[in-house]
Amino acid sequence: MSTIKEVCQLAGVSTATVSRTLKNPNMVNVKTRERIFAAIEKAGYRPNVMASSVKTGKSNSLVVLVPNLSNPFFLRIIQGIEKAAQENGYSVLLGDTQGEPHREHEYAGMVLSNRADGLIHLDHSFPFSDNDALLAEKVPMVSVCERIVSDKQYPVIELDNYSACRALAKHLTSYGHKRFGIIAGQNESQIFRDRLGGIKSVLNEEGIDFDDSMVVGNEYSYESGSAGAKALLAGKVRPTAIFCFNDDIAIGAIHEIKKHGLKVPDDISVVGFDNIKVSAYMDPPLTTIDQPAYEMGRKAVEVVLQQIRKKPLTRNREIVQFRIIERASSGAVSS
Amino acid sequence: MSTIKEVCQLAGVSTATVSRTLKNPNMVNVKTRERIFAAIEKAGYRPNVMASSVKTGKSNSLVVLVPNLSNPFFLRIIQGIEKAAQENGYSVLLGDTQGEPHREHEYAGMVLSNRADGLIHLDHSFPFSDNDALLAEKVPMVSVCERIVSDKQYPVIELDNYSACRALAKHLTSYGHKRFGIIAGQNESQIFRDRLGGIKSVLNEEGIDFDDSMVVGNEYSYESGSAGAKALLAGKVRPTAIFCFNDDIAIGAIHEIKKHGLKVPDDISVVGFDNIKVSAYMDPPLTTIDQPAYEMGRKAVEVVLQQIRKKPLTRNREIVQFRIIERASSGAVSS
DNA sequence: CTGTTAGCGCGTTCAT
DNA sequence: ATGAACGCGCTAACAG
Repeated sequence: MSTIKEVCQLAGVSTATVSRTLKNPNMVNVKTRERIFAAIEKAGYRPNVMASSVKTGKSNSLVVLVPNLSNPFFLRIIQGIEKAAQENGYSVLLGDTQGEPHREHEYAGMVLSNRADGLIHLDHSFPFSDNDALLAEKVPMVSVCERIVSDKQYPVIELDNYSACRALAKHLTSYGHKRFGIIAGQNESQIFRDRLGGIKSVLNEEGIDFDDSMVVGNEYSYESGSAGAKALLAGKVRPTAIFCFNDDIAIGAIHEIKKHGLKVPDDISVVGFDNIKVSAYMDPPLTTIDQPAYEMGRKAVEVVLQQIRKKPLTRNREIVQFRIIERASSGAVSS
Repeated sequence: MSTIKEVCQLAGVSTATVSRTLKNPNMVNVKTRERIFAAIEKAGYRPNVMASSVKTGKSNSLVVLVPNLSNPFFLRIIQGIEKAAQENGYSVLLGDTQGEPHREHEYAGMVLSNRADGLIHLDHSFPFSDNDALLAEKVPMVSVCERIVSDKQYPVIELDNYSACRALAKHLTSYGHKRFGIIAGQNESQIFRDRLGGIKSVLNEEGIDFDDSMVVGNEYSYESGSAGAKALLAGKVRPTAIFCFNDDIAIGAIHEIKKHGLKVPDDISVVGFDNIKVSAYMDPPLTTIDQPAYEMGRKAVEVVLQQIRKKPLTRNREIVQFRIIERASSGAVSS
């Protein structure tokens, strides 16, 4: 509430000196510096960041767009983002898009209106509108988890979903499974295509038939997992193993399978994806793919900041390492 | 990137008129208004919010301070906050304090430096430092879930934790339980005192002894739930029912209890708190207290905005309704 | 090392 | 109904 001028008065210096004291303390005489700090203290002065932003053109904040705040996996990413941002003097603006394009549009606009300097997308599931595509040309941004397929290549931090699903599929075929079901979260995204492709490639190698009617689900949620399992159990051929495209889905699926009086993994093996924390506490604990969510968040910040600072991007696509976590929700197929 | 001046040029008007067109469209002639909108479109003009903030002194954003982003309950609150904020033209700055006072301090400073207009605390667990107490005098703020006991009374949105725990305790005593354990999340907070008080009041009425050595745990986490259960099971008298002060703790506790070869609820009943979504999908599903997290978030925004807008607060303490959710993790004591 | 000056982009009186 | 002019609080030249 007190301004830089009051500090000037108290210290008997000009605004420039006060400003310098705050930004490059070593550019100013120790003696006066002390005096200024004292004055700042006394006045209870806090620089008005808005005012400085007008000058510098930097807001020192980043928007993060997330389609679904209830997903613990995204949250872990956000923790990484928040931490890295804070370490770099940036604050993070939360944009819960709920998957609605118009909310996404609004939040993206924050960068244009100077409220934020950059944009981090989590799992962007729909293509940009023409308007936004133009926007994306000049706005520092990065996408986490989902590469956006379009003319311009946005930088992206992601997993090798194809390989991860191959690992999962090999794990299951090695247990003797031959009849599979899949509960997906979206069926339009690149993630979906990569993962499905990975699974199919293994089944192909093993000479196992797979019918696309065994792919169900269109939302990353417990409910969708539950509904998906129900649908799969109602089919003519019951799968002995189900791929769930995230852990929430797997949790819902297992819940449903148990309701049908079946046992996991004895009757049906279930595998998830993401390795959210609770998956280790489920009964049975979930076999899943670990994604280094926290690190992905940190990397995302690194990449946007690089763009903001006009440093050349070393690479446009960063692949992070997955680990397959074998727990008790998957096992040998019962004979 | 284009400024208001370019719009002026294109439309052949002054900056004042453009500014007015954006804020009070009806103050300006329909004809010129159209021309200006066209110019805005053409120039791709977006007002610089920083610049306007300098003038108005309002940033149109709120900071939310959260001690632990991994807690789904907090997330649900944040969803409510985000939505309400957005509806009111505010954006939300995320402050993950990790329970560290200095990070809290930093984020609180955002209000002083005009980066935010108000502050929402989630489950503030430590008292303000003297510096911050002074701060709190003049900053619009509200606390959710935890009332801060200090000289000044901050507005707070909270549950009647005392009554909620009475309901839980009555539920369990009605099942015949007499030996209880408690796994708490903190033991210094007002929440802790309220909840413990509620439980004890019921036990007292029922003539049941309760030893404080049966209170364990100091963190709202799976691990702490697991460790707490372990400790309780190792005691001389094994409890037949355990109160967990949130659902994460309960999940950890049940996991541990099962590892010991015991059954929930046959051997031990477990109740949680918060009713996070996954609790319905656990095996067994959790008996718990539902807190209307989303609504709490919305109310919090209402309250801060009221302060920001200098409207008198109707009341300083808002109590929201809880519901006891009886599921399968609690049952009759085995004889 | 420090002060003077000139804006940053916008909102807001005053006039007209 | 519109324009000219000033200033919000601060930073960044440029002098000295």
